[in-house]
Amino acid sequence: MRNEPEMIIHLIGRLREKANRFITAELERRSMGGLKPVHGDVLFALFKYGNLSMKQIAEIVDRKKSTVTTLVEKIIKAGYAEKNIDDNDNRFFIISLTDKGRGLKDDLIDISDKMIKKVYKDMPTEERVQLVSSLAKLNDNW
Amino acid sequence: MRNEPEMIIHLIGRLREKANRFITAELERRSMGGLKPVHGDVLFALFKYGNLSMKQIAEIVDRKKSTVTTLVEKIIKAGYAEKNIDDNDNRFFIISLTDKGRGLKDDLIDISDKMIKKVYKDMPTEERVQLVSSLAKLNDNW
DNA sequence: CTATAATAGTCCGACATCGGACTAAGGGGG
DNA sequence: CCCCCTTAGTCCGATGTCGGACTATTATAG
Repeated sequence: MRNEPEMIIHLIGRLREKANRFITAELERRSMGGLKPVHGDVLFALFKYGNLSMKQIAEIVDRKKSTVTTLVEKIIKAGYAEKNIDDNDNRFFIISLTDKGRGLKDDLIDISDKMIKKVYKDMPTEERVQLVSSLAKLNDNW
Repeated sequence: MRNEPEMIIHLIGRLREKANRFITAELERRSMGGLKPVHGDVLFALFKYGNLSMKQIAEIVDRKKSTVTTLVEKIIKAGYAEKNIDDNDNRFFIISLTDKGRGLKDDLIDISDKMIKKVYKDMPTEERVQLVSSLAKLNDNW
């Protein structure tokens, strides 16, 4: 019963939940309390791509525009980012990291590394690769 | 980049999101609007195990007690279940399906089947089994 | 048997999330 | 150059979710 293919949605839900709780706890531990995994995703996106518009952030973290409004508001209030109007096109906002925001990078990378260790534990590399490859296929097929 | 083991959390998050949207849409289509996947989980649990206490439901669907209070309230308001005090131990409530609730069973099974077809598409059976087995392992290791 | 601990559940405040309505700005055709 | 469509973003109400405080009931220890 446990390993039947029908269980996949259930398993994915549980894993995602555990990952979420783990990351939330780590953020708490590093006095970034108040921030949730999704805020980490936004910061990660800013590390990776530099300045971004609200819409771009929404696409990258896969949330609705209205959600991103709240999210970015919180990140700004915490002093990790700032928001400026694009001079060329006044419909856009440009979100960018502050120095304080850039200072989080090492912590976030560390959390991510710990997370990976935690989730895979002693699973051999080939199995990891196979697993991710299968998951990627499911995502593409949709 | 896409298939590196580090992507697993990201992939799982996306899959879960897509599954959620699919199920929500199916519930809507069958005029069970207002109900969300998690309500389906509760109903499934009741089909499978019969009567359950609030706490048992919380464990099965992996939500906090306070969340289950709201969830069950909604299901009862929709007429799918009812709530009675356990005569032996007055701390417990016994949640049970109504006739209307039992009538949902075929629909929910149908949605589940469709979901499985949708998520796996043409993935060969061996790969499905391997995938689920690996996911189950990750869940256990946690 | 009474005081304390454990257990089931609710209530409350906070917040992430969504959909949809709305505003503001830009682009294109006549 | 003006009207209309598109696009970026916000606002609002609803709701799922959580943690923690609280109540009520039952179990247990002395």
